Amino acid sequence: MSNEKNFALVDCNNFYASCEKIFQPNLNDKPVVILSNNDGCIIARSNEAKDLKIPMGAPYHQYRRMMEQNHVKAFSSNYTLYGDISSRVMQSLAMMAPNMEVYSIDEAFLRITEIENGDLIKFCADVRNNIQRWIGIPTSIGIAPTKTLAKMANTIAKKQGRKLIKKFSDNYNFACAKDHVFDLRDEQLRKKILEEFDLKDIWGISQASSSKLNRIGIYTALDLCNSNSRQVRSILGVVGERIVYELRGISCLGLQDISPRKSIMSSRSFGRKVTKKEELIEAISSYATRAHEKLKHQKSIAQAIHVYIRTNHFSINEAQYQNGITKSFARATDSLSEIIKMAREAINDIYQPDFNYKKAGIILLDLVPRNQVQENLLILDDAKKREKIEKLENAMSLVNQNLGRNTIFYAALGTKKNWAMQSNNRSPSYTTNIKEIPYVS
DNA sequence: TCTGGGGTCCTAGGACCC
DNA sequence: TCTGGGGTCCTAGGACCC
Repeated sequence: MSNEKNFALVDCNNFYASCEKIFQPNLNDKPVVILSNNDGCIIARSNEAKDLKIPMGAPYHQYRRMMEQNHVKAFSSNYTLYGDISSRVMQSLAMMAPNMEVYSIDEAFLRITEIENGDLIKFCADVRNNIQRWIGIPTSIGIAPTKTLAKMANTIAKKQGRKLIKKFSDNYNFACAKDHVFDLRDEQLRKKILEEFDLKDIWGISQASSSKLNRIGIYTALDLCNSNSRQVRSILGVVGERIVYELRGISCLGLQDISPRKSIMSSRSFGRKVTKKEELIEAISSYATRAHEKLKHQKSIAQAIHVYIRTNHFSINEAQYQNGITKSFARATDSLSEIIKMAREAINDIYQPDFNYKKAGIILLDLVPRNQVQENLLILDDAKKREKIEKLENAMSLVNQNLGRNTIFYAALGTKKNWAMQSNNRSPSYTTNIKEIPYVS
């Protein structure tokens, strides 16, 4: 057995669709899609929906009729549900492989050795079975010596890669594959896989970068692996150079510590066009409240905000305008009233009348842990006033935690919310008791 | 009628300093 | 007529990801 460290990438299959199916088992073999906010785009598809050739990211309205004819069930996105299922999956993974990194809502890298975990393919098959049995979410797992190769192994482990698995595992005397688990540790096998693997399907290589590489005669993952890394660096920068090494099996990307976010964003498209400044201020105050919630949750304070507004760039016949502004706080803050006040000023700065606005957003920037900030930054001239506000806002979040989001809120948010987005097909929050408000997620 | 939202990292270039 | 050069820090924007 080898003591060599390897990566396993665990990826939940069709995650959002799989979450909805847990609670509606009658949909198990049925096509299901999940829609973006405003029920605008298709952002997740079950295998059956993929078989119907419904593309990722497609506008819902273009496929609506086709989907009705094929009895495709469409859900509005329900991030409260997906977030909760995700944390259950991650906690279960952490029990089985403590050395892990949560990479996204539906993916995690595990660091594993044969010494600790025995036969790695069997270990991963067990992980997969457990997640399926405990939570009801199907996963695929790729094993390799680097993150980039583990991503690749994972791509193959998914259903779409079945052809590749068959092709190589059939006439290759190597036990590299079990159901939805694929092992890319063997170098000989790797060469064959890399030869077949498209550049743009490599983690970190977009279509644009892929085209640039084509121009210097690099077409497959194997070409890139064998290329001159300095030359790749001159085209794609250090990021590209790292990928070359990772493809060769030399690990450049380690597990990332779980660190608090460095920025927090909240933005939405409006359910209808918005022209009045007051409505924009209402909307941005509401988004600020949401962003602030996340800020408090990770116990950080923000040093600056960025606020932007824009018209609908798909409406080619309408006058277009977009603008954004970054504003710094005199001192870092986690006070909602200060954030809302600054956001309101930002809208005042960039608002232009006579445009139909479609979207607005706020980003809290340069976040630092609250406890790392020196006392004198928090307690200054108006310490009393700040303390009062803090008490008030702590009371507000307590009320909202217990009685549901937005039970109590600053008047700046408004109560009419004409701008609120549409969300007509949302499933209930089966696993959490947060009162659902359609425009926040 | 209807086209998502939330992140990270890297780089180039400007400002400033000695 | 000559008009440095190197270093650091910061920021906006690009690229990429899920």
